This record gives sequence, structure tokens and C-alpha cells, in this order.
Amino acid sequence: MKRKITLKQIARELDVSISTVSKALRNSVEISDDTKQKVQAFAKLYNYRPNNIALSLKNRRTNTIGIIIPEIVHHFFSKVIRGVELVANKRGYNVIVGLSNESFAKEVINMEMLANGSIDGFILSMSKETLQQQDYHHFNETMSQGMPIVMFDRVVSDVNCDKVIVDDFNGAKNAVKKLINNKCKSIALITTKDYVSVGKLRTQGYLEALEESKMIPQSELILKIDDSLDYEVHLEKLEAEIEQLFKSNEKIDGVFAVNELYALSAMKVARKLGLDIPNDIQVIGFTDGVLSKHATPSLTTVSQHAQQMGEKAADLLINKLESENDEEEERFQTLVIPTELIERESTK
Amino acid sequence: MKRKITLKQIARELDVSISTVSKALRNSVEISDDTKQKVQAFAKLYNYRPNNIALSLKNRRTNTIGIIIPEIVHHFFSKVIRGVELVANKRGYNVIVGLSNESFAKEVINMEMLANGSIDGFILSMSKETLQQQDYHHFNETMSQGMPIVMFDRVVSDVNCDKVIVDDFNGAKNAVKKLINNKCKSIALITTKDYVSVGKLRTQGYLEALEESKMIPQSELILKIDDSLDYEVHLEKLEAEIEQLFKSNEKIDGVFAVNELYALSAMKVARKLGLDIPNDIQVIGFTDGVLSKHATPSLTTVSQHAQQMGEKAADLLINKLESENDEEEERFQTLVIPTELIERESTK
DNA sequence: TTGTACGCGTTATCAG
DNA sequence: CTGATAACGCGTACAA
Repeated sequence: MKRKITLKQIARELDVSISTVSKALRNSVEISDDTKQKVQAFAKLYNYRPNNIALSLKNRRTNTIGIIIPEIVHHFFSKVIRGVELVANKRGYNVIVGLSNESFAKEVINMEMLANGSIDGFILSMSKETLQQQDYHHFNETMSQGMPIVMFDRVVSDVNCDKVIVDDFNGAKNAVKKLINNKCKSIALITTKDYVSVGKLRTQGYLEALEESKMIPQSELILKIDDSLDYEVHLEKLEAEIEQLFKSNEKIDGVFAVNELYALSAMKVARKLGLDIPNDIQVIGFTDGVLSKHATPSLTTVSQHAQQMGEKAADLLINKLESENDEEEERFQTLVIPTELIERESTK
Repeated sequence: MKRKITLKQIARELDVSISTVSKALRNSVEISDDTKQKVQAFAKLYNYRPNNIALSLKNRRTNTIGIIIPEIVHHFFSKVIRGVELVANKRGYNVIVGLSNESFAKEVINMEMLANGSIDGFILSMSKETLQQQDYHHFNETMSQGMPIVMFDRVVSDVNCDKVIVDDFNGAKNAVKKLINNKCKSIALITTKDYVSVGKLRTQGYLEALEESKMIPQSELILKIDDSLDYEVHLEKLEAEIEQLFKSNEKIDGVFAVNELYALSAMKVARKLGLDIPNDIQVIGFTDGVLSKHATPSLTTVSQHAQQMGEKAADLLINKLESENDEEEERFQTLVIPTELIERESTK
């Protein structure tokens, strides 16, 4: 099993010094054409490539960015990764992925693993557990060691760093306004518990839209789901609660759900109760997923432009990494990505 | 902006040598308890962690595995990554992700980027373009440089390495047999062009099932889709072709589709033509996706156990990396992951 | 018990 | 034009 060839080996074979080989390969003017040709030919023959690790050690930068997300089997996060990867590769960086699996402990461990020299900076979205525990010491510690962080989607004001977020508030508000314009008189909200910041903002958007239209929010129309449960259990409970909601509020003619799954469940339950979509009930969801597009009827959703978020986050991070002015006062920015309402068959 | 603390800095502060610090931190018996305590306390205070890059250079191994997939916004590949990540982390490895985006050139570039010392081995699934061009030199070159590769799902016999594959043939065969047992007399197949090996195997499974039941395969019931097109165009063309298929073969009472999207499209078209599922037509798809589960009616599918594939691939790779016996003759294995038929509402 | 020297692979600097 | 040396950060064999 051969090893990769190194400068040293080339030098030995050609009976020159290591530094001569190094210079010859970089086409230095210091080296004679003869030597250059000889070295380059040999290097090409043996397919020489500089060892990244050695370069990283020398340059004190790895040209690798770490991305930590709560879960990869989610369209939204996959798309963000794709965006990050796209920009990163274009700018000469690799991407290393860590999954927190929504666990605080795994998030911390993963960050520690990567922070010890493997990467130059982080792009991350916090786990639900971290949001719940409100323990952000690992972020602040990482940053105090000179490693920049860009957070996306699930962010928190207690951590001072660059951020890329969805305009959850206005996305939700516009969605609900759409329902109102479509003559819905009694609009239900299916959301998560408030500790997930995005859920909270979407809830606020819902309330704001109602108020602007002089409609009075009714607490019995707001369903807050506990999403910390196991997926299967969660799903079952979800449908039961939605059914309960519909049954106790027969006047409901519109539903805004803070994610795709809730929206689909609402449609499923509605159909089960013999309600027609969109004639009896109109439904709008939130997210970029495939489910919405291929559902029956296809679901009107608020698109988050996940890939674009990934791209922006990557640009933000790499810009910071490559900015020479370490001295310059730290200026953190928060990019807000506008949402877009994609109208499909679940609304009129 | 502080830098991470190093052995050298600790040594200077404490006025001892670097190696003393190193030994003290590893609790060497050579060092006096006094010194150990002093050093360890200091290191803890400043949160010292050995630099991974330096270790990688020294140990000539990075404890990182590279995974290259054609596309990340696909449930199947996301799940594989999750499986790889799970096992890798458990065994002390990181995972670095590269996307080929189904392009041969990007696959080659990505591999070259990672092969130069960044990782210890590859887990990958080939791009469609690579399969079409049948150019595998980059795999063989990588392996000849001592970097092991484990391929999964899309493999090819021309490359000699460890492999993890789905039992596509039997998965398809069993699915079609299920349709036959359910009294389907005229079963259509919606598949891809043959260069995608998995599509080919699934087609063979379909044919075998028919033959075993003494049913005669009819070419007009087999629809081969060109999936090299742009997604949107593809989708539109797909539905048109399926509609054509159904219209010219009204006797069709069963459909086996080699992926989720084709199956869903078949259901959509069937519904459009006023056919009831599963009473008029029964449908089975192939894959692990979310679409099947949340479709209406929910889709019976052949599950591929993607996460398990990722786990097996990671174990295979790490075992190889950690086996001392470089001398031992190379023995490559191919793991076949059995499929599982998940019955839902689209079949009786 | 502590320290010195070396090597991992590379490049930059300086001496020849 | 070429080569020796140092440095990136670490661990370890060996010397003191």
C-alpha cells in the first residue's frame, strides 16, 4: 500500500534539496529552467499534491468550515448545507458536518471536537435543548478563542455573532393576511411551544395580522404542540389534538401552521372530518419542504429560501475569516432573508 | 482576538519545558505530582486542548472520513449521512461532506481536495455522470495511494473496493410479487434509463417476478424515464408520459415505480383519470422518503434502510483503517442490505 | 524528575 | 541558482 509522495521523497530521488523542489513546483524565478522542468515532470508523474494537513499547520488555517445542525434528515437543513457547500467550495473551503441531534450535550461535544484546529469557523443552528436550557457558554467560549460563528435560523440575542435569519414574523403575518383576504373569518394557528424562537415569532406574526384586520385573537384557536416528543408519538398526538381543535371550533375556515408537518396533519384531519380543502378550510404552512409540493391538495407555503440562507451564512463567515483587519472593532450583522408565499391548491 | 493556547505557551508561563507540560497533561509517571498538579490546573484554567492538525500531521491520520454523495437534498442520502455520522462519532471520527451534484468533474475535484491529507478514507456513492461515462480512474488512483474507499448504493463492478448495497433485485421482485398476490393482472413498471445500476436491477426484479408467476412481460407496460433532465421539466414530462401510459393501457391495475417521485406521480395521474387507489390501481414505490408516508393515500414502499447502510459503510471503512495488518491480502467485501416492504394504503 | 532532539510536510527566509 | 534552517504544535525516545 503506497503512501502519498512528499517533497522529501522527490528531493531524494532527484538528488536536490527539499526547498529546491518546493520552489521548483511553485515556479519560483530562483530556480533554473532545467531543474524546474525536471522536478515538475517528476512530480506530475507521481501525481504529487501538497499535504493539506501540513499546510494547515503551517498557515494556521484549515480552509474548512464546520457546520452544526440539529438534524440532517430535514429538507430545510439539507438545503442550508447545500448552500453552504456551494459557496464554500467556490471560495476554496471544505465543509465538515456535525449533527447535534437536538441535544445540548452532543452540540457541545461536536463543537469541541471541531474547534481544536480542525476548522476555521462555525456555521450553526442551535439544538432545541440548548434553546430550552438557555446555556450558551460553549458559543461564547469558542468565539473568545478567536473562532468566528455564524448562526442561522434558530438564533438568540444573548449570543453576539453574525446571524442569518428568516423573516419569520412577516412571513407568518403575510400568510395569515392572505387567509384574511381570502375571506377566512376564523383562523386557527398550529404552533410549537414558545421556547423555539422561530415558533414564537411566527405566532406573533399571526397575532399581528389578525389585529391589523381588527380581528380578535381567540386563545381556543391557538394550538401549541409539544414537539420534544418522539416523532411517532408526536405525530399521533398531533392529529388527535388537531381533531379536537376542529371539533370544538366548527367555524374554523382557515389554518396557519408553523411547519409543513402540522399543515399536512391539519389537512389530513380535515379530510377525515369530511371538510373540503380549500372550500371549507384553507391551509397555509411554513417551510421549504417537498411534502408541500407533492401533497394532495398541494400546500400553499411560506418559503424560507434555505439554500440562500446557507449561501449568505457561508459568505458572511468566509468574509470574516479573510478580513485582515483583526483590529477593527467587531461589528456583527444580522441578515434577514425575506420569505415568499408560494400559492398552491390549499388556498383559494 | 485570542488564539488557542498551546503547549509552548503553557511551558513558557510555568517556566518548564514543553515536553514536561506534554507529559504532565498525559499524567505520565515520569513527572512529579507537584508539577503535574501545577500544569494541569493551568491547562484547565486556560482550557487547553491539543491541536488536532498537529496531531494529524504527527500521526499521519486525521480521524476524519470523507463522504461524497451526488445530492444532499434527498432523504435517502441524508439518512445515509446520518448513519455514517452516528458511527463515525461513536468511534472518534469526524465526517466531512462533499457534494458531486451528479457531476463527474465535481466528483473528481472534491475527491482530490479531500484526498490530500484531509481525510483517512472515503465513503461515496457515484454520480450519474460518472456512471454514464464509466470513467473510474479517480477511484482507482485514490485507492492506489493507500486511501480506502467504501462505495454504497450506486456501485460498479469495475471498481474493486468494499461496498454496501441495497438488495434492489429482490426488493423489486418482492414488491411486484406482492402486487401479483393482490390479484393485479397487468402491472406497469416506471423506471429510469438503464445506466443507473439500481434502476437496472429493479427492472430485473420486476421481470423476474412476472416470469416466476408465468406472466408475460409486455414492453408497452414499461416506461423508462430520462432523469438527466432538469427537475421541473422532468416532472412535467414524467406526468405526461405516465398519463399516456395509462390511457393506452386501460387494463393496468398495478404500478411498480423505482422511486418515490414516480410512484407519487403515478398516483396523481391515476386520480386525475378518475381511478381509485387501491381499488382500481395499486401502487408500490421504492425508497425511504417522507413523501410516501405522508402521501394521500399513503404509499406502500420498499424501504432501503438508508441509515443502516451509512452505519455499515462507516464500520467497514473504520475497520479497514484500524486494521494493523497492511500486509494481509486485500479482501473486499460487499454487504447487501435486505429491503423491507412497508405496506400502506396504496395496496390492498 | 526534567529537558533535548527529532520528525510529521510544508514554506519562507536567509546564507552560500 | 541552490540549500540549510526555522517554524507551525505535538508526542516520545533518549539524554542528563
